[in-house]
Amino acid sequence: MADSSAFALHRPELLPALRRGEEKISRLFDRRLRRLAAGDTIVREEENHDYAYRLKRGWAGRVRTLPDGRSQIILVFLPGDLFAVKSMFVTRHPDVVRALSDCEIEQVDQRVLRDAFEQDSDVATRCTWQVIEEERRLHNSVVGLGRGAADERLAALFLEFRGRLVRAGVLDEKALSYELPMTQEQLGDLAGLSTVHVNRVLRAFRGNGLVVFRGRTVIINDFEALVRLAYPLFDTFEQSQPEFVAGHARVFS
Amino acid sequence: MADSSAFALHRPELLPALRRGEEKISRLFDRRLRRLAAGDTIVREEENHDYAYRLKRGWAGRVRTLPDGRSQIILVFLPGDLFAVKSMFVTRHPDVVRALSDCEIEQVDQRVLRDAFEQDSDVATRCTWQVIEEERRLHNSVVGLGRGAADERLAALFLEFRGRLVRAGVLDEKALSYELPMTQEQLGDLAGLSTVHVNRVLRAFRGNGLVVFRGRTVIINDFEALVRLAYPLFDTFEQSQPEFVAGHARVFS
DNA sequence: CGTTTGGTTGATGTATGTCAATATTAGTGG
DNA sequence: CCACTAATATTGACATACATCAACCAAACG
Repeated sequence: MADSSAFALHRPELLPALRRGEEKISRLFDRRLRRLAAGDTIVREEENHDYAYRLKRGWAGRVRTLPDGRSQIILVFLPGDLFAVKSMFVTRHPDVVRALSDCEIEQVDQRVLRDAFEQDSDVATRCTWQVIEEERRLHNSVVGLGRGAADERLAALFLEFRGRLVRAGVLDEKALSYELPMTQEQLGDLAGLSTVHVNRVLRAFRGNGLVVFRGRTVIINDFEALVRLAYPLFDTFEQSQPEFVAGHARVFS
Repeated sequence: MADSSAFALHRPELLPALRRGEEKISRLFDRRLRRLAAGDTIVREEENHDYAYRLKRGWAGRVRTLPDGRSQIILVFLPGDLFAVKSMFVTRHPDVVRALSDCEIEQVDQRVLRDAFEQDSDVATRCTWQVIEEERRLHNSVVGLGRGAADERLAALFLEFRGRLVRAGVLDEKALSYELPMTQEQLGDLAGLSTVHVNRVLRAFRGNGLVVFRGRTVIINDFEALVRLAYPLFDTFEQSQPEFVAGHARVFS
């Protein structure tokens, strides 16, 4: 997951620096792996943000809960992702990082990482790359949430996850099925939808033979059609397969 | 705009490095200011992303247009903001940066900035800070678009702009009125709403004596009530005034 | 095995979108 | 400075995607 494919689709001249940075950062992490159960909180709101993390195994997400109970998953982290790099710059956040599945993480003291960032431009490059990568995904989220329809957003999510898992080296290039350790409620919190509506869209997906999501497993039955549906929200960068077809097809009539 | 207040609310120990970084970056920019008229495109989709920019005067925004015409403003840039820092890492984007008002920008060749980033950790810090700052704002957008109601989103926007202008040194700390050089359509593209609905919410704001937005001028009549309305989407970091009241009040009944 | 958690479905409500017409303002060329 | 035009704002009538409420089911789980 530290190999080139993870850094794909960015300025190729950065590859060596990114690889060196990854390598160097690896040595900074605390020995011990922290093991977390699904639902555990990794970084709290109240506490000072003193560590950065790397996800070794499993899924995690940055979640904000509004005072009246509404909740939004802002970002999902997959294996290989560095997260809370921001702790080098900001002490407190209005949101929480939570384990979506059982997972393993390693952590670095923010000050240690910061020293390395200052003294070694490879480390700085690797860290900044991660933030920029997140930002790119956030751009896509904003567009999806702001202008996408429910089915488009969910279709785009299924494709995004697949693409990222492939690039993280967790999934085979050709795989059309993968584990997505989230409930429909969490999917709703990510896509800005109610649980009920997520359920209905998924039913439609099932009926149309697009995707089946059942028991945490995604099975993409009609890749092309899924891509066509997600098309407006489609970010080529996010995908591993550029075999991409034009034309439209909405799920609800 | 390069002073401490612009870098406020982050790790205070970074302040010296940030200031030095700002200073050093300033020397890298091309002599000539580019002057742009409202609506002009600063960075295209098709072209290679070879420069980073700093906004000296005016407003700009990152805009994505979907193949079927839907359009979303992803980020708004205000004076002092560095933008397209990503050009150091990514060559192409699916979106465009466009001048929202007449504005003046300076530019640096991406390679020049990148060399400085590698050789001087202050520059790296300043660049990464900017990206992280953007990311923080994107988190707020995602929450707002995913879970906020139309009136809450617009209220939060009016407050966000005010806070940022104050920190950018463009606006007085106490000011309750400012120029917002966007049409209602653009506000809709930013808040994920139709023009018509933006108009209706603004009418309600006017009726309730909350805010008046007319002829590109925002006049905040009832600051406290506006804050109360935006409360759920409220990011303390974004605000200059922490005199913040709890309790709710929706605009539509 | 009861209890919890997550999923499924129907009935109904509502926030917001779409369409269409008109008013207003700003911009432009003569 | 005026007349014309295009852009923006405003409003009403109507449509709809999605939320909410409520019930029930199925699987997981201690």
